[in-house]
Amino acid sequence: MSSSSKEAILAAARRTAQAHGYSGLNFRDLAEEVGIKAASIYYHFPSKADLGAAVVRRYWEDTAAGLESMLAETSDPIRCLRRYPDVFRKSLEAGNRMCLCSFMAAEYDDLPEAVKQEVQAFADVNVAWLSRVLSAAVVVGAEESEPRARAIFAAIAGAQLIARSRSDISLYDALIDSYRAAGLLPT
Amino acid sequence: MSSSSKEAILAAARRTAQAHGYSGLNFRDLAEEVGIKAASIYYHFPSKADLGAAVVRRYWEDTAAGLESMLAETSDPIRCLRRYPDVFRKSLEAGNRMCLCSFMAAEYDDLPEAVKQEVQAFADVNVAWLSRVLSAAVVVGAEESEPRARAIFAAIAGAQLIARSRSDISLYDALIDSYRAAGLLPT
DNA sequence: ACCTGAACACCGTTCAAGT
DNA sequence: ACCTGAACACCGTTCAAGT
Repeated sequence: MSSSSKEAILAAARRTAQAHGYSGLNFRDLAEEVGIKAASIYYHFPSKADLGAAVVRRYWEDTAAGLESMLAETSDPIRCLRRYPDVFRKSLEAGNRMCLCSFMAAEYDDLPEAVKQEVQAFADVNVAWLSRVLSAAVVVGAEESEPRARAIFAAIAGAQLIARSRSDISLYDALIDSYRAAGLLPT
Repeated sequence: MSSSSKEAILAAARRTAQAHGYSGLNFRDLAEEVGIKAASIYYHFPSKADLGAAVVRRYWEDTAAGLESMLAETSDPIRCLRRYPDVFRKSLEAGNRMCLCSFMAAEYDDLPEAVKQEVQAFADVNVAWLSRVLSAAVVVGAEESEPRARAIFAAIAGAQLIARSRSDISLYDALIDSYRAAGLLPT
């Protein structure tokens, strides 16, 4: 089995970054949560940039796996599109947290290069999945599925951001409903 | 005329916060940009929270004034709705910056109460203006204009966030086009 | 009225050194 | 292999002192 300290650090860092961003990640608090000293984290991750990149990589890997299993459960693409907003809703449910990569999109100027690349990978995973499902559902024409996928991804990220700023999950639900009513998402 | 240092501090703080957020604001760098010492800022603003609240208040006041003058220039509400995304585009044009309040929406957990309130006021200003213009344009039914206003605001904030994370204004334009194609915004 | 030097307490980060 | 003490650089804030 893998190092439990390393896994514990990754999990704690992810939770913290979803609430306070990359800049809000600090080794003292992180270490205390895990039960070691701040300097010990550097044994597992050579720098904050490495930790950040590892956290985001794990994050999009988990997201990709979750999306794949959703598709495996329900082969109906329209059903998958209806359930997609739940992925972002879960972060709000977990202590009004955000998508890690939305927070880091805001922090982009201050992100190490390795972290930036993982943040882009997260977006790519989501857009590729949405694009595939949109094609299968024949919601839009073939060459419109990727632009539409990007629009859905961006709009949902925005809905989560705004709902977070009011600590109001019902606002998130209302925004998703409005997207459906407007025709951005299938009803 | 008003204190030029105070105004210079407000302007510099706004630019910095649009690129690095509230947590990225620091009095030493800010002072250097203005040409005074960090301690001098405290003469004008009793604390960082006060500075932050003043910056955001000024920001939404300027935004509100800009939106009003747009409406005064063009009484055509559809034309106003077409031009609204330009407001957010301008931040990206200015060094890939973000809407101050989108960044602070992400930072919400770490914001002083006074700053939180100003961030909400910014959203309120935008939603109220959009709602008014949507009503005038008869784009949606009367009781749908506020939910739709919120949806447009959230979706555009999301488009800006995603475009920033790629430093790609053309992606922002493409997202707005997709929103129009999907029916979220009038074409 | 407006600004500054110097200091304080604190925190993120690093690294040589421990076992 | 895994962890830590101690140090460094930095930051928000204060305050007595300057003009």
